[in-house]
Amino acid sequence: MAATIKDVARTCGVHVSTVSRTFSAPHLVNPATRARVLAAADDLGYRPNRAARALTTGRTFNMGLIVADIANPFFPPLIKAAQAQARGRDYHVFVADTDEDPRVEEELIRTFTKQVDGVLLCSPRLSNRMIERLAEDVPFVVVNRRIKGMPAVLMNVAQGARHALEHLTGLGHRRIALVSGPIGSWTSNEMQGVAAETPGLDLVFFGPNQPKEAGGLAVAADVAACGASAVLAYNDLVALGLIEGLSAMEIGVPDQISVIGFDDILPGRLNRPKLTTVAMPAAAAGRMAVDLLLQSGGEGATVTLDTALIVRESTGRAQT
Amino acid sequence: MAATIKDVARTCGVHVSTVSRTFSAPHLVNPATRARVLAAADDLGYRPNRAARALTTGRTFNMGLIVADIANPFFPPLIKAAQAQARGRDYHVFVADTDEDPRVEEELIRTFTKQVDGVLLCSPRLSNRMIERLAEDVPFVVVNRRIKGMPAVLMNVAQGARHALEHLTGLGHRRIALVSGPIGSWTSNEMQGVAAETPGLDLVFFGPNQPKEAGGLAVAADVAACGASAVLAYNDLVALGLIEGLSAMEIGVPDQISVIGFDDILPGRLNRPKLTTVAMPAAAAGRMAVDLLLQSGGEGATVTLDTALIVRESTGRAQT
DNA sequence: TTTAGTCTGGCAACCGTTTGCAAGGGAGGA
DNA sequence: TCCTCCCTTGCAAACGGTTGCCAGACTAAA
Repeated sequence: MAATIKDVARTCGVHVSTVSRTFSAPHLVNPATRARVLAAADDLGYRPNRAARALTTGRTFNMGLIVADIANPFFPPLIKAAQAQARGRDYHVFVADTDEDPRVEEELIRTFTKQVDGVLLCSPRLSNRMIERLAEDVPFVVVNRRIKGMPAVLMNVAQGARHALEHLTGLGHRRIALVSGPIGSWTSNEMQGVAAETPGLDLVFFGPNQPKEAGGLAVAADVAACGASAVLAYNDLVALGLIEGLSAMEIGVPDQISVIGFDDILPGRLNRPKLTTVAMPAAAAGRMAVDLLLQSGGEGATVTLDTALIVRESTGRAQT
Repeated sequence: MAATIKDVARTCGVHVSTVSRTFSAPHLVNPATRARVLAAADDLGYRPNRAARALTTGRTFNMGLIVADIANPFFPPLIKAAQAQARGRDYHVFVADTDEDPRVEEELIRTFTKQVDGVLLCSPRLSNRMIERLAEDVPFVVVNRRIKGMPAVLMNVAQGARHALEHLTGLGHRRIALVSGPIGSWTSNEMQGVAAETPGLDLVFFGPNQPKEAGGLAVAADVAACGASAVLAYNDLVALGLIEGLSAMEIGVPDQISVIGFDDILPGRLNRPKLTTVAMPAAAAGRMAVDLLLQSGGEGATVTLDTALIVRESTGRAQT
């Protein structure tokens, strides 16, 4: 059994409160005593039990981070950045994956409650209502979703979408397919909003779709059939799946159809053709989210991060 | 403030122990009383505080899962499988990333101690000695490492390496470069061991290397210069980096050099040329690790999972 | 009616820490 | 020499639960 505070106290003939203070308020204990306690603690391999400590202090120095799909390469940079940032603040980040299932997401949040000081919700699949309810039990910071009065870090998807569309129209495309993501995704809505209000476009919508390759693969045939000469895909994974499906049908990208994704993930760079995409500031978002959570006496601060269009090889001039 | 067990007790005029039993030993409380308690609890939105519960019971129903690099596509399937398996056992998995830093790894384990019932250590970077010491405080299951008396799930890297080498020799390769991973990596050792005892090979070793693209990119020049006609790389990421570096030097894969990786990650399949690789049973490993942890009254059970060579496009006949 | 056994629920100790309060001792000022 | 004040430490309650033990109320058997 691991040594407890009592063992240390007994070993050096001192009260537990003194041991406690040695760790959490060293200035309140005599240097000589402190040294003895430290020695004994080290000797016994004592480590304060963080769970027990949390019980009285109400702080765990942990935070939870929930993503829909860890396998999506978009998330790891965000996660790593969040972890690094938290580490610098003496916090630890525990990650969990919901497998795109809102029920699992709720379950996980409930589990996190009281074991962490707050939760970073990345691209949640839960309804706003539900999130608001759960927020009564544990502080949230939401990434890629706007919820009234809740701290959020947003990525400027609208801006990115606008640039992407300009790029496409500049290449002569008019009939453009929009391949969206899961139902209720904020990102999807932003994209569609921008596209809808851009004049002179002939839009075709496809969705909802799974936000991974399978989703892109599944709509490839429909996209090919709809006569669009360019596609704006929900994310890079979908774009990649789409390209794969297209090339299986002997449809060349970008020769016959141009494709743009969102995120700028590694496989997109490795792919042939290299994917044109709207880069999302994932790492910065991870860092910001941590900071927002830590400051979040400050209620519903909202931070919006810029995106950038990266033109590579999957877009080209429209066939005439 | 969230409702506590006391609030529920007070609300329905019953002792806290009765409320407690309503949840943790329902058969000990009268159905009528139970119903009242449940109603009150539901009404107040009461959820037992898992941390507090753990304090007395010693069980958290959480487990930790530590990986060196979440951004390595090898891990997500393992993580997801572990989470799914755990969920089926009423457990939750918290993931953390060490950023390949042994000190962070130790720190994370210490943080997990007492907040989880056990930790899954995937491809740890810590020394065996250290792991054994830490194991006094929290149960471990180690993935891809063999430590005396500690439950482990291993992947049959030796078998995979053997098949890979046979494939290569069958194509006429004799001078083969071994690009290993980080220092002390069990997988690297296995690979090297097998290669060393295979007769008729002319081996060149490169290592240690970072276990990601950067690592492969960095040795590309040396590999090219060493005159090997084929390469066995630590993992797919390294292999991909290597191929990238090689093609930057106008060296064709597989025309001039054949490359084999390990893991079978998605980007390898998307790459041109598609990567020949030794597929690792990541998902099965995740499931097994969870099961081992849960059973681990059973001490140091070791499970070994099979691997399989998948021949794609990055290997070819040796130039004559 | 007495006796033994079964249900049910209260009591209180405990898990490992923190923290407000108070007491004892020593130092410095008057 | 006496009074303050500060420093150090102990005491005990609290955090939110769980659980062994005990007692009262019934039930059923004798």
